[in-house]
Amino acid sequence: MTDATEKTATHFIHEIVEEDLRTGKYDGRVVTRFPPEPNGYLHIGHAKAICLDFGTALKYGGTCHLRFDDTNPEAEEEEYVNAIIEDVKWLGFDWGEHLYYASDYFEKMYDYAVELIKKGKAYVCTLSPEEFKEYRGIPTRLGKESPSRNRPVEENLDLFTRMKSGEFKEGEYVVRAKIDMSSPNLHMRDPAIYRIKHARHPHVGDTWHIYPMYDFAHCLEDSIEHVTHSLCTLEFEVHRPLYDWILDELDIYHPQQIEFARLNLTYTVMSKRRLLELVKDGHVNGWDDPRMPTLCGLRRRGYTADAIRHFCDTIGITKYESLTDVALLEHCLRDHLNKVAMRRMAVLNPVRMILENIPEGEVKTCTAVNNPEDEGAGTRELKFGREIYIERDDFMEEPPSKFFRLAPDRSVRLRNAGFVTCTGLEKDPDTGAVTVIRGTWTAPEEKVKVKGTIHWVSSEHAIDAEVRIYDRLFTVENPMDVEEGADWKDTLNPESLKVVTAKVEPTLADAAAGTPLQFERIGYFCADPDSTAVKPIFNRTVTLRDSWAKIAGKPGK
RNA sequence: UGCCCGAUGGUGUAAUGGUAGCACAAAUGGUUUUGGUCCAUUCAGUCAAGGUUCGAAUCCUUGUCGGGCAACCA
Repeated sequence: MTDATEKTATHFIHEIVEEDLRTGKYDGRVVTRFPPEPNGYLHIGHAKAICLDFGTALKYGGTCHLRFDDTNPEAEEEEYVNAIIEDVKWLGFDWGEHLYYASDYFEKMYDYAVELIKKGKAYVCTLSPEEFKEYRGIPTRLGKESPSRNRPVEENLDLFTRMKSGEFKEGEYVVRAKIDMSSPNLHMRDPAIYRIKHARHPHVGDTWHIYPMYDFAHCLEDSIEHVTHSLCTLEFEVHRPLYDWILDELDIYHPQQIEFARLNLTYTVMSKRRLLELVKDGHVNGWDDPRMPTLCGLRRRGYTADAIRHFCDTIGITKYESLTDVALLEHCLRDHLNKVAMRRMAVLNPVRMILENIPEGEVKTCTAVNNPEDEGAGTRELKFGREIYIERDDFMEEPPSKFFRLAPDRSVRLRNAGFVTCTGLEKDPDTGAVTVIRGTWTAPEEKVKVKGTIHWVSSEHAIDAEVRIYDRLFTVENPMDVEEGADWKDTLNPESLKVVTAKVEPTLADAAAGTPLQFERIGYFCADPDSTAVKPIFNRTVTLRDSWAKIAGKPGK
């Protein structure tokens, strides 16, 4: 554990934790929890919370619980539980024995509600949902008390018991905390704490006909687990008085809730509702579409857990609602990928090149370094012959001044394999497109003076691969910030996915899904889970930084 | 016309009454068998007005702007 007297905090939450450690507020314990509702997939915004929750426990020698906040059976599914477990593991965190379900506490919660009723601090209300809303008032107008508010305790108890046994229809009764209908905080105007739902619960089955509301359940979950610091996002700030009220009235163990700002990323939407809409409307191919900001989507795209954790460390924790540039995430990604990705050669937009001084049938070999950033990654042998493919963009018949690649009568280095000099070209007479580039090959020993290096694959040895070129999903920085009446989906990028058939070096035939690769001079890629040896499929994770694209004024992305 | 929270370069974030720093982005140059990486340099900031103080990003007041709160969702 970190020495409690040594200040190592980098943000206000850790300052609070360190202060609590100093004063012995929780006997030196640090217990946090990550409490997802299993009603959707985790996204990069959750990663920020996960890194904070688990990271805080790790830093201060405490524990972090993974707890499913499954208090609403209508929305929740087993499928999501499994996906969430997989994603948190993948991110690199370990909850040990501490996997919990809020639904396992339903009996205790019920007892606590009974206790509140007995204390005259809760009552069964007969108001319909519409009346409930009407009585609550609005921020600028006081609420008024429910006619049920002074129902005798015995009657409340009887009704609550019968609610539990399933005697009533949904919406017929609700249990409310008795607080203050004139509070300026709407959440304190006798909030509902239990409602009737005749729904089968994915974790506890048909045992219950009543389910606790978030505000009642969450503080109890934290209390039961002896959580010390209950970290959540800013929108729960106005709920904190209620969190405290319930624990105070029950006079039980009292964790402290601390709020921080959620993550917003440029060119991204983050809400579950909107992500669901993208999936349902077919704008993407499922929750794990590589364009999605979901953890499973990012994973399929080729993001590494390491990069995401580093990103979460870099953005910091504050109460200011910021919009983080997705370029920072991409920076963290490239930073990690550069260190670990195996270099390979792939030609995404091939054009044939004939090396006229290499006889037909002759096969040459060369040695290529797998990763210049990691000597341990070794080398590999590559074969080539008279005909190779090069990138169409690497040749220009009439090159501008700063173009360092191949052009008529010019020489360039062939990555790992000597040099070529362009001696001629053939064009399609109808379209004018270059069909064949002719040239001569020079061995690497010759040390030709050139300004550029291009990548290539051998026509005879290369294999075909499907390459999915992903780009950002939206065309504007903040898709949520649209004109009144406009649809945020109008800002979707119609070119967020382009599929091409590429020529790739044969070593790529058996690439394992997800393993980071760099297609040299192009970008980082990884094999898709759908990839097979017969039909390899690669996803573009992110481009390399491309200063030529800037010079040439191309979109580059 | 309610209550709560917030405001530091283009972006994100430090400085907790004592030299406004870091990262990303952008720009320039160097190295280079990836126009990648790496290295160097540059650009650029305390929302406003008062007050307290020898001294204010920091404390106080007022204002401005932004966000949140009116599910029997979480």
